[in-house]
Amino acid sequence: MENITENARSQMRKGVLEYCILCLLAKEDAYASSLIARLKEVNMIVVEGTLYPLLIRQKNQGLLTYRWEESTQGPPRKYYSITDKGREQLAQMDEAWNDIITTIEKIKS
Amino acid sequence: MENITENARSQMRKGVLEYCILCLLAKEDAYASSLIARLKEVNMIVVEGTLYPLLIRQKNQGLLTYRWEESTQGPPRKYYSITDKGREQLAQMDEAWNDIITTIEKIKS
DNA sequence: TTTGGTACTTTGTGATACAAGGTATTAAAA
DNA sequence: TTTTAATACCTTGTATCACAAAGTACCAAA
Repeated sequence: MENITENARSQMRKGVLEYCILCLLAKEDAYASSLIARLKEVNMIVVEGTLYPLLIRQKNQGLLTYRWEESTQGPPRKYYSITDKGREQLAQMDEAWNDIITTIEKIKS
Repeated sequence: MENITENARSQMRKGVLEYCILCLLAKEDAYASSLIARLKEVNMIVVEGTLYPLLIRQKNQGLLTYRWEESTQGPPRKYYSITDKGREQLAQMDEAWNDIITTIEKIKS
């Protein structure tokens, strides 16, 4: 019941966020905090409480795996890697994303 | 727990759908069934149970108004129009949408 | 008066972003 | 030794939303 625009932005992020994670992990392994930092850089604001359950979901779906790695500064980090199944899913999401962009273009034309 | 891609597509539509409705109504007034037909044309599959509550929400937010119009075939139709406030919201959603596209492009590059 | 088409509405469910809080590890400061 | 600060991971409760599946109402033709 507050800023409806902010809510709209939040809703638009829904689903796209999952796509972003797969995109990022397709390029290199990463741990949660570094993913958050990367997403902040590109103005995709995400909080921990959103990202951690998302990573767990994707891992449970077999899209990701992880390994623990020591850090020189602070506690160990959980590095996530994309799996073959994750890359397949990413390819399908690429298609879905392009479809949506096309749809919006059609609607606006 | 079935087709995760279909679920992902559905999640991607979330929020974007609200945007689509404003885009369509910015061009011309329409009633629910015609909006559904239009969205099906552009492969944005939407069912009644999704669209009707959405229209009611947007009307309650002051983004839309409606009027009843007789039909030559069948029951009267509820024609929706976008309001000034709706056009403001649409402008902000244009911006949000372009931001997200830019974000994905950055992430994929 | 029944049937079929059109149109609008409601209810229940599952999925998900977010806010707010918590736990655990490490190293440096008090 | 104890405290503090930084880093990193995790959980719980809430609100929102798309969807499936139902229902209600109007109208015209058979």
